[in-house]
Amino acid sequence: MADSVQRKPRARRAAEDSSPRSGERESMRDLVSQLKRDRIVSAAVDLFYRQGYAGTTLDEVAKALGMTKPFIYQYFGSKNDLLAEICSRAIRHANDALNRLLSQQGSPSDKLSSIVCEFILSVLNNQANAVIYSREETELAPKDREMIRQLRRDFDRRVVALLEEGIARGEFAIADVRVASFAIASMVGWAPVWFRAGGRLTKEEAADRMAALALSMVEVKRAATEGPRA
Amino acid sequence: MADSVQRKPRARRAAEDSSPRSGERESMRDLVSQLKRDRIVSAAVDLFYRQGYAGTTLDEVAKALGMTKPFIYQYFGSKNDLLAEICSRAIRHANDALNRLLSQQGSPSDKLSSIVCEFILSVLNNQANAVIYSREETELAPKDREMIRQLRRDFDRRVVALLEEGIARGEFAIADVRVASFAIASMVGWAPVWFRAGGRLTKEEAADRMAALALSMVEVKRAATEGPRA
DNA sequence: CAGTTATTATACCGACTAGTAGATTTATCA
DNA sequence: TGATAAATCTACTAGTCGGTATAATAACTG
Repeated sequence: MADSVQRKPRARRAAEDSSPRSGERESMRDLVSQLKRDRIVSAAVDLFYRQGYAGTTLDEVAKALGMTKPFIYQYFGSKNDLLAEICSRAIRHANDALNRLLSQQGSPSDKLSSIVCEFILSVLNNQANAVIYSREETELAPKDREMIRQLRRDFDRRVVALLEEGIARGEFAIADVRVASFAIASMVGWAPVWFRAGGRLTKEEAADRMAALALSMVEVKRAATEGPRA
Repeated sequence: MADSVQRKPRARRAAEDSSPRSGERESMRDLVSQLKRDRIVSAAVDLFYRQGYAGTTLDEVAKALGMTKPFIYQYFGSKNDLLAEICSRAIRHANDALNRLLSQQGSPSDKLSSIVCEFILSVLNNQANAVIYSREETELAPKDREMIRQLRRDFDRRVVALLEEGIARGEFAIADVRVASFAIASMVGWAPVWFRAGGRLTKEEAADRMAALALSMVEVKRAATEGPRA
């Protein structure tokens, strides 16, 4: 139950330093620190993904790096801090994707398509992070847990708004908008369960096809002599 | 690492006993044993669901029952046995649902609709079991893990077969059948994530609407002046 | 009630692991 | 090179938890 004192290397405030050479040194040190943090996180992601958070000891993480446990404690205050860092990276990835596609223009159909596509890609590109996040939610501090809920609500709200816009414009026909948004979220969230790298489809192909399916679920039905062919 | 000796109460083979009264006793004892096993499982499901498998101690499970740890060991050989029992119940539930709907007749559309509906209901009715299963997969013995994979493959194969039949009959129009089957599996598997008991929808309503969405995703598009209204 | 058996509790063991203190090595720089 | 500071390791502690040996108690039988 030790206080979770953030235990980063002393190096801070590189810019404030008077000597230019010393400034370079400081920033170099920061870079090295960051690199080491990244390597620790990356090893932890790999192991947590395969063995679960509780099922992985910090000694294992250290061993995977060819280091020992105190090395990790130099950069993270506790095992839980490490998990929080992993999860917050997962959030950051999702947020990046969201922001990228927010700046897009186009019809509701186009937008929905790219939302689904981008999010599936983001989830697949960070599969381990995403899986760890959802699996280890109970291990997280309440504060961190609230963050992910917020993100999910955000996603749902945006999708709902988009669907309603599509209905207003006559592009979509949906009986229950909220359920439809959950269906779409399902396709995104479940992707890591079935997608296998090196399989029949690339991530991009998988994301595209899923997006097309999402679209066909909500689009107004039009007369068609033949079904769509990808 | 003790051998996982199955440690059930001695009571066995009630039917073979010569005395009728004694036979009743034996069966009564079996019933009591079963009841206690059920209560242990139920308490464990509740705690594993909320705190995770590794995050829950057997002392907590026992306490929730107003009992002590050796009580649990009377009925289960190890903590892992208890988890395996929970997971195999989840499988059994899903299998029941699958069998029930296998005996149904009707068009591919009807069948798909009831498959999705039944499975979502099954998953929602055993939410905790289902969530524990998917979350704690890594904790399971390889044998048990293989079982769930098999079940998922079964589900996918059946859905694929059904979709292909629907295409052959001209009811469905699908660009990529396997991706469509994954999309449908997503809707089933993700349901516990968003569904809240006591919310706007009952389980049955939620399942119905999701099934309708699944259908509209794969059905041949027909001319329509107005979108569907539930 | 006495004897027997099933059931549950007390109290412990051994293994494991998060986290730490202090020794030791490695890098920095006058 | 020698002094100093940073980074890393060795070796440990304290606490937790799965699992068990054994004692106590309740239930049943005659």
